[in-house]
Amino acid sequence: MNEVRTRFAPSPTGYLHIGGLRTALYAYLIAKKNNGKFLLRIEDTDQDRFVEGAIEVIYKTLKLVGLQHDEGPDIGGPYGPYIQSERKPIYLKYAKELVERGGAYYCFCSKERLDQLREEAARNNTVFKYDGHCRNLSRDEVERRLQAGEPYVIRQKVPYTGTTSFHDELFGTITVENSTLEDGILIKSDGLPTYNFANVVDDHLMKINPVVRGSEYLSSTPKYNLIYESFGWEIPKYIHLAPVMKEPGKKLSKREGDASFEDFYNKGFLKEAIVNYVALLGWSPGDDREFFTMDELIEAFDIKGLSKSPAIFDINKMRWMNSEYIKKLSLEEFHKMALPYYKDAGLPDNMNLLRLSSLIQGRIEILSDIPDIVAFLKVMPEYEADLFVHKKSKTTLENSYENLAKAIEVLEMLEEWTEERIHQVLIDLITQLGVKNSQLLWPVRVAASGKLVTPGGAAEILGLLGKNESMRRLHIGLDKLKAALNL
RNA sequence: GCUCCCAUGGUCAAGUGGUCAAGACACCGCCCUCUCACGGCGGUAACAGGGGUUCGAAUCCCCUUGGGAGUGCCA
Repeated sequence: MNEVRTRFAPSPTGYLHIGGLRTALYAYLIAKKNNGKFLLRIEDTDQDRFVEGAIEVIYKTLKLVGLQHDEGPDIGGPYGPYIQSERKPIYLKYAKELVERGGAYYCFCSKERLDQLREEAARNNTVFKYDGHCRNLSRDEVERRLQAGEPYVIRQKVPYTGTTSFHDELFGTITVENSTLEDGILIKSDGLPTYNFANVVDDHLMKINPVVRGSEYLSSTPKYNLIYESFGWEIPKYIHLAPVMKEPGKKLSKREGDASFEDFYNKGFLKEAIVNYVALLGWSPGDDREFFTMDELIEAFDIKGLSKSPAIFDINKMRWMNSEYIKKLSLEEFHKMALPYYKDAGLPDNMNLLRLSSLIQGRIEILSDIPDIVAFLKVMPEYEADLFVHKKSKTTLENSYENLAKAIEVLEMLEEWTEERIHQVLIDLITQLGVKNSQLLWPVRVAASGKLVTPGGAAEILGLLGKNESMRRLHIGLDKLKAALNL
């Protein structure tokens, strides 16, 4: 049995899309599940699409999420180079061999001629298909035009009749009529191969098996098999993956800046949560488990659990999963991650931020939720007096005014300004007054925060704010109530 | 248009001829509670439609419909 070797073969066109990450993950899992190798190959045969720095983003991302490759451009390996543009001579050599073997031919058709054909096709409401103009040029003519330095491409010679089949581990056997296939270009006029040729040559030379890739390659796979056959190469196993879709209603677009791993990561999604969520998008372990470490994924992964239909990316569920990961963090770990956000929010340094972290850890889904939820600690929001009125807590403007005034009295006298003492003093007051907890605590919390919803209750907020700021805010609240009551 | 693929709740999905058709997210209700969240409990919600095969179909076959992909000197 041969070694299992899978590859992730992105083109350096920018950020790593979430669908690409999933493809890489599955390829990695398949390799590791079988004690095989996972390699990285850069498919940059389209020089027009090259984006500066894109390869580095790929390295960085794969490393960050723990999909460490065993062979690749940055670490080398026995089958390099691993960047296609550096393999240029290899492809040409094999293309020429393919011509000799009758699986390909030189084509001298100009761009203009092709465009004209395309136009005609459009006018006739049909689809352009290369007409085979150069398919049967004589050897001499080809030689003569090559000598003359005419620009050329090399095209695949697909049989006009018959059928071609291939077997996919997931989709089963798929058969197509050769007449629906086209004589695609293998070597471009710039001498570089197209993907259609490079992937076959590289996968063979790099001993890739199985070939794991998106299902968009399903319909061109017969053409690849024809190439393998012409060379007499062993055909690899195929595992085609159903795509990840954007939710129709909501846009998950590049424009919105939230379709790539990096964007999610920067928004405060934990890398483990992203990987975990993405793993479950199109794959199921067959049982109810839904939280996995990378090692657990390797253990649990089986291509039998792969789905054949497209999966819609649900940011909502990923947020939920992220919140679960946040809750699992130790307070210290979470605090460390939250700190930069506190800084951005401009919270005072002397505030007990560790305590704040413990209050918000269970209340946020992603890290970037933090600024909004803590903003009131820096600047007291504007609010209306009717915020004090809450039916469930049985508070009115009147009793809020009375109770808040009493709370201010006892707090004013409190020297040791700790959360515990504040709480104690307020509870004692409640007992003494014989009111419901909420009737006192509600107005205090509202006055302290100016908000309907806060992380933590009255005592926690007062504790965070410190005595000076607390008393200032409570008095503002009292004044608001006074004004509202026309006192 | 042509070719290929796919089809269980709004979403992710289990299910492989006999189940009251799992579970999760979201949503709703109740409990907890000084608010919200967390947590606990409960609920609404699905086999796209039509034909077959079979004693019996979500599971097998065909058609329709819907969705996806390919049809580039992109990958």
